[in-house]
Amino acid sequence: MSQATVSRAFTTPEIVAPDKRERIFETAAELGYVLNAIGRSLSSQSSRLIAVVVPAGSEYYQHALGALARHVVPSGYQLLLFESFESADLDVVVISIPQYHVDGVIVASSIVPVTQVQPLIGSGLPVLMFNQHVTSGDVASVSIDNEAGMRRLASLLAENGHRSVCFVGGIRDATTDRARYRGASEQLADARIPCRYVLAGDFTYEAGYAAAEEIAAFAVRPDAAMAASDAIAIGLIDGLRARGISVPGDISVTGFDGLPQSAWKAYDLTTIVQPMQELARLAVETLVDQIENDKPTTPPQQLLEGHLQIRGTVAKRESTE
Amino acid sequence: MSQATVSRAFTTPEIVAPDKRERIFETAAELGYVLNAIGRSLSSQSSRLIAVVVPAGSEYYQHALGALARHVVPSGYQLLLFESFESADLDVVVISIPQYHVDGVIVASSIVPVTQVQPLIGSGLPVLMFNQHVTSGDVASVSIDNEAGMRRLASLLAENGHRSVCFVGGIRDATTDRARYRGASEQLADARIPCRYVLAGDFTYEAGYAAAEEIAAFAVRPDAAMAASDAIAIGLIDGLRARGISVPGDISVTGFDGLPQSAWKAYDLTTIVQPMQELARLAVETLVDQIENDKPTTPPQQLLEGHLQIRGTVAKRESTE
DNA sequence: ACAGCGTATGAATACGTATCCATACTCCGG
DNA sequence: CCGGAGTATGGATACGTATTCATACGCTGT
Repeated sequence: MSQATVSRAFTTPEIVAPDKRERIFETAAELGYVLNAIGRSLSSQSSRLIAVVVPAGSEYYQHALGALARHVVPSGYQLLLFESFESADLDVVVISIPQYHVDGVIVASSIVPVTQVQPLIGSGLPVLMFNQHVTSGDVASVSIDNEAGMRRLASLLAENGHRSVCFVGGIRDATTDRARYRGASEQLADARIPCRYVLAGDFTYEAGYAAAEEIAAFAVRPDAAMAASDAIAIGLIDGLRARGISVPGDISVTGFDGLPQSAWKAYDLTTIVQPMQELARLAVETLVDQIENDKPTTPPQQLLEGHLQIRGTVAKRESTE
Repeated sequence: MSQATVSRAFTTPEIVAPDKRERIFETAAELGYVLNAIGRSLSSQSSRLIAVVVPAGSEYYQHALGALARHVVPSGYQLLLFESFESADLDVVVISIPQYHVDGVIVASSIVPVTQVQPLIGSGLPVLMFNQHVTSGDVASVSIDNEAGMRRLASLLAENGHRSVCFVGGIRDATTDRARYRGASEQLADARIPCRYVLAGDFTYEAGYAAAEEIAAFAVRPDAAMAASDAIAIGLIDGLRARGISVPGDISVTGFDGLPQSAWKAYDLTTIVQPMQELARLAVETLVDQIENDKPTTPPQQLLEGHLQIRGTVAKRESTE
């Protein structure tokens, strides 16, 4: 029984004689033999590994990671995890990825500029940006339609008689922040509602909580705040309430992302829910297509619609005219 | 310049002549050459990969994963991610791990019985259970001292004049559930306070929310509820409040884990905070010791103390005697 | 019965690195 | 000036699998 036959028995069982195949499987079971993925990788020049880069400590990206892990396995891949805490160690990650000869990379972040992962793309490695829509040709991306989602939330506010809105951004340079602000401000402008930008400083509860102070101090208090993310929105709600400002009584609040926490009764946040399973499925499908096919058929850059989840943080304002 | 010298230049630079070493690095930089981890693994019989198995969708374990990722890198390892959604695919995971020839495995779960990962342990692979204390000799474990933590919470309730407590468990068979209930019930028994076990059915917000209904229906309402986890506690609080029961006015609530959400102002949960960074550091240290040393010096099974975080969900009850 | 074809199998090689072993070289003391 | 000790380097091999190439075998049709 040659090594070649054993290899064939495991990878392409149909081309080896049934009786021999059976014997191989039996013997393997007895000896506890399994194909060595490292040997396979070296020989086949393909590791069937996908590197996934996620920022540490973010609620949203942890969920995304879970969804990606779920969808990557049926395609026969495994995730090699790289967490980046700040921009500096993202550089380290970018340097260390090539040595693993992964088949593809998923960068989950809206803060990382594409230029920072350019070394990977330049080396011909398939790279997919998750939650960041890119328009340049050589990198794939899967993201929710931030602008459209925000327009729907803005419309909802307009329909409910709001007259003055502020947008609470996370990080000015983040592509999601830009797109969401654009959606909000443009839609509100159409309805002749002013929209002031307030910077929280991060996409976190704490940042949102702190931003409440700034808003509370406004000379003219807005009657709605559109947060750039659910985490900010939740912090904002707590911060406003801590200052005796009622949500949604005094100020309506909207979020974005559809975190599980947005459904918690204490907040009951009106938001846009990202179809996470769909996004992950699409991301994996797109990347795998790029990996396995010379002429990929999946459109490399995709935008999915979110779901407007109306809950209890948007009040109906009486027209005061 | 031989391949052997290049190999040495990267792995043990000190044994190659400085001038030659420089030339190698320069040339490598020009060509974009990096050591191939797959070739290294095959040759050295060590992949410098650690498999980490985490249940999908759990807040707590996502945090643990982040902390583990952070601590594994300085030791020169990388995480290969395996998410398990239910018990069945944990079996699949256990089967697929050996083929990657990882150097060690971290199983993060309090539900997975050690017997289910026995095949891995039996093959001589170092395995560490995270968040599950085991006492049998051949498996390492790092966990918080659930029993001690729960005793401190129970003492706090006793000191504040509570007379009747119920414990809201997640999953009966989970080792954390058992240990936490044991700590609570024993400490309360010492203070002659009855403690009734209520099963939520899972360590989730939804399960906690549902459990509130059961508690609300009690003939004699307890004046405190000790949840088996923060997620349950938060759901419980929302569930109780939704039924017009004040927390902590009518019922005090305690949690366990110290999730970021426990600090959110809407809940302000009194809980035991797990020292996650410490736990992760210790877990990695212990496992790496097992991997690299024939006679490991790190005690294989370790228990860390949690931090009692007193916040606003435990009221002071007047003595009604 | 034999040419010809298709199929199952084995031998050999390549993948990229670590490491053993042998060798050439340097430097020191006598 | 030479022997010996120590060091830097190169050659060769092993790790485990995929795959190419060659071969042997069985079968069909004439």
